[in-house]
Amino acid sequence: MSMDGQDEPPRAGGGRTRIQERNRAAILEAGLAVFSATGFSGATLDRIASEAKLSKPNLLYYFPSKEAVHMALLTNLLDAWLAPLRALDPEGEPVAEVLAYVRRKLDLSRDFPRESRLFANEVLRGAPHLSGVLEGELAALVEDKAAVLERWMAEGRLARVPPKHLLFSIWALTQHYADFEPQVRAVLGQGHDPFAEAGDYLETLFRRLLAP
Amino acid sequence: MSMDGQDEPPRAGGGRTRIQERNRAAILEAGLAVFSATGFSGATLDRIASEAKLSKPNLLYYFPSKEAVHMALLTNLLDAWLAPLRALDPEGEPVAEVLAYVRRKLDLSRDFPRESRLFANEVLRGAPHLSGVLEGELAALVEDKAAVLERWMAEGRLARVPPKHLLFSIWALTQHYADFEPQVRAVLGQGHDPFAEAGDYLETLFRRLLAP
DNA sequence: CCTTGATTTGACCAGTCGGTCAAAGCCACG
DNA sequence: CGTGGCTTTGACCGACTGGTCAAATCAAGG
Repeated sequence: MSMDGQDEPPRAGGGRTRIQERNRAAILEAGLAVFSATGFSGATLDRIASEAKLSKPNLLYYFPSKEAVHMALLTNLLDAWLAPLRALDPEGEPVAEVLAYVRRKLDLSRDFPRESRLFANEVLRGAPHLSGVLEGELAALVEDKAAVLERWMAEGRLARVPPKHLLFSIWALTQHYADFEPQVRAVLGQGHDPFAEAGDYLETLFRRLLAP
Repeated sequence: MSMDGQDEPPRAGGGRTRIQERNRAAILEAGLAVFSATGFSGATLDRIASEAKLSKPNLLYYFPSKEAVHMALLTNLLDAWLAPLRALDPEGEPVAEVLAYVRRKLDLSRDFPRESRLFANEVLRGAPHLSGVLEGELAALVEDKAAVLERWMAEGRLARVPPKHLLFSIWALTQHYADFEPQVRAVLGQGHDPFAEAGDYLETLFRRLLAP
C-alpha cells in the first residue's frame, strides 16, 4: 500500500508532491497489470506507460528503468505476502490458527491474483531478484513459525507432520487458484465460485490432516 | 518422446531423415530448456539455436517460427501430463488408486521439472495456446475421472470431498515442488531431499483426507 | 507577471529480435 | 564423378525495445 523501496529521482528534501504520489501509484498499478499478465520480458515500457496514461519518457522520470518498476512491485508485494504467516499466533489454538492462516492466504489469492501471478512468475524464472529475501527474511520467518508448529505437535495439539512441508502445502493449495485460474475455470465450467468451494474444501482437508 | 504435432517443412513423402530426426529433437530439447527458464517472451531464437548447436536460419529450416517450436513442445507435453490421470483405474482400490496417482504426478514433477515450468508459464499467461485443450480434452478427462471418484464416494470407499477440487489439490501440491523449487530450497536449506520428503508427506495428507 | 523548479514530451539512438533469402556446401545415388 | 535435392549459412531487413536528451510546458510563490 505504501513505501516503495526505490530511489526516488526527483526531490532532494523530504516529501513527495501529490502529483508524484499519483503518478508513481499509477505506474505501479499499470506495471502490476502488465508484468503479471505477460511476465517480465513480455512487458514493455510503452505498454506500462500507456496503461498508466503517461508517455514513456515521463514514466522513466519516476522510475529509472523497467527493472526498477519490477523491483518496487516485488518489494511491495512481499510484505503483504508474508503478513498472514506473521499473524500466526503462538498462543492461539493450533488447529484454528492454521485454518485461519489458510483462509487469509486464500483470501489474498482471491483479492490479489495479479500479485500472486507476479510472484509466481518471478519464482518460476529462478527468483533472480528474490533469492536474497527468500533465503533471508522468508527462511527466518518460516524457521520461527515451524518451531511453533513443532511445539504444538509435541504437545499433541496438532497431528505430527513435517512443519515446513505443511507450509508448502498451504502455499501451493491457495496460490493454485490464482495462478492456474484458466485451468480451474476450464475444468469447473460455469456456475461455480472457485474460491468459495476452495475455502470449504481446504478447511476440510487441513482439519482432517491436522486433527490430533 | 515422439510425434510432434507440427507441419514438417521438408520432405513431401513419408519418412524423416536421421539428420532431421536428430535436429528436430535437439531443437525441442533446447527450446524446452530456454522456454522453461525464461518464459516465451524471454526466449530468443538465437539462444535456442545456439543451445541446439545450430544457426538461427537452420533452426527456422526445421520449424517455421518461434511459436511453432513452443507449440510443438506444449503438444508433446500434454500427453505425458495427462497420462497419469488416464491411468487411474475405475476398478482399483479407491485410496490406493488416488495415492498411486499422486505418486506418479510427483514423479513427473521430479523427473520433468522443465516441462512442469513450461506448462505453468503458459497457464500463468492465461493459457493462450492451451485454452482449447484445457476446455476440451482436459475437461472431458476430468469429468470422466471425477465421476469415478464420485462413485467411490457414494459407495463409501472414499471420504466425500469435491472430486474436482481433490484433483486440483493433487496438481497444486505436486507441481509446487517443481515450479517453486527456488523457494522450497531456500526454506528447507541444505541436507534435504525435497521430493522424497514430499512423497511421504503427501501420502499422509491424502490418506487422512480420503480414508472413508 | 515573472521566475524557478517540477513535469512532460517529441525526436532520436543503439541494440536486439524474429524472420528472409540467395548462395553455398554436402551427401547419396546413378 | 556428377547431379539433384537436402542441409547449412552469412548477410541482411524492418520492427521494436529500453533508454536518453534537450526543449517545451506547467504550477506556485514572490
